[in-house]
Amino acid sequence: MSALYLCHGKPHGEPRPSYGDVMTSGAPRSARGTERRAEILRAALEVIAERGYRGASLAAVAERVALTPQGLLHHFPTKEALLVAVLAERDQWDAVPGTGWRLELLGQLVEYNAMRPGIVQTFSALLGESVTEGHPAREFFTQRYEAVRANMAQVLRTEYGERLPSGLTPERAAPLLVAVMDGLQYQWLLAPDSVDMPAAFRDFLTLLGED
Amino acid sequence: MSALYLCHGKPHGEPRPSYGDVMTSGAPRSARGTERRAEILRAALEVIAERGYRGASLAAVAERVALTPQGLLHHFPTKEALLVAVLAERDQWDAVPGTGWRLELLGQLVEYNAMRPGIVQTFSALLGESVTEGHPAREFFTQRYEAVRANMAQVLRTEYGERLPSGLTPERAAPLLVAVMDGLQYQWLLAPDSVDMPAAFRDFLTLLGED
DNA sequence: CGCGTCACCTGTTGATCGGTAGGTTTCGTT
DNA sequence: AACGAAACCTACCGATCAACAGGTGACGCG
Repeated sequence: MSALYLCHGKPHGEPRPSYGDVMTSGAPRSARGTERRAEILRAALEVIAERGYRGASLAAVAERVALTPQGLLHHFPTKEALLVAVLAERDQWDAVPGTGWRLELLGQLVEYNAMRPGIVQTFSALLGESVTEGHPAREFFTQRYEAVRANMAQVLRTEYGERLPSGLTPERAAPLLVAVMDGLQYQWLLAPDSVDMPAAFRDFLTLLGED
Repeated sequence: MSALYLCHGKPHGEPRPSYGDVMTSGAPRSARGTERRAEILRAALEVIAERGYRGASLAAVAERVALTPQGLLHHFPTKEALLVAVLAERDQWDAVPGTGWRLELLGQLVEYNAMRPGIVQTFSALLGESVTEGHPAREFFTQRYEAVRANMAQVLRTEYGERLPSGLTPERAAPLLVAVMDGLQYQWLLAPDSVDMPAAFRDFLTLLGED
């Protein structure tokens, strides 16, 4: 999924079988190593936002943490492993809005995202790339969207019950909800001054709220 | 804009000041040359769909039309010129649904797109890339979205008049309409069997039609 | 028939890519 | 103090990248 579903570092309920289970390296890390790893991941997030995954070179990421590309490869054996680690980290942070979520929180989430263009840009760029052949993030996004749609349907159900405007079921409205969040991001990233992303999203929510 | 707004070769009303005005080359083309150019553009479209713009090498495009990379550069002086030409070609085809459009046509357009995953994938991949720094397609998409939002607002106005559900104005609903089209494309590309793009889009239209 | 232009080639260049091999330094532990 | 592992380096590799230079053959047009 895109940055939208990334939450404010909110703890997630239960341990999930996640993309992060693919360990990046057998190398045990210690003390400062773990710290360095985190720095690298943050740098990678930035570079991917600026150039995409394919356009992000190991050298560019390494430079940002004052390392040689080879020093970087000590922490992450391959470029793909680095991407996987970036995705896995977010996998822990976010919550793929769980069963307990309410729509109001989604609105706040969009507002939060509007203050963090970097993260939004990273995941929007990755989402776009992921539809190409053999992209390492494709499986990640596919699985994630499946989960997000299901959870969104659940959120809609607990919020509005079984019946929505136009006789829509929560399951049929969920893809629309997700699509609006993602689509608005692209418009907002391209023209932040022309598109009020949070306001537009709330417009959509009220549209769903009518009965 | 994304593939959604590409129409069935429908002629557009008036000549527009378009992205295509950036001529790709001063080289005059003749007879077979023009034909070859078209083949190259088609091949480029395919390769971009598969690998994105950054991932698409001149060699890959050239190979698909039985050419050397240098032979390709004879027709398009740089890689960026090739991309511009691809975008410009679509700029002619599509219609950025003009004032005369009706919502019903939009539904058919989505159905049409659902039968052409290649084109949808090309423009979805490009849209994703375009949010990164210095991407050659960024200006194209920015301008296009501005125009599409304006036209969509007009379409909504002629269809539903001034007042939509929840007191939305056409101008406020337009970004949502565009967002739904784009967002649904990504979900559909990632999981064609799980997401019925045309049906979902029609769901959204009926949502707007309620009063 | 001849000449010019277009189409396309070979050859090459310099940059950059991700990644390997193997060494050296730093540091925590005992 | 000694040892081992982790952190990080230099050196290097083959592949691939977009693009330049310069040449050749074919074809259209006068």
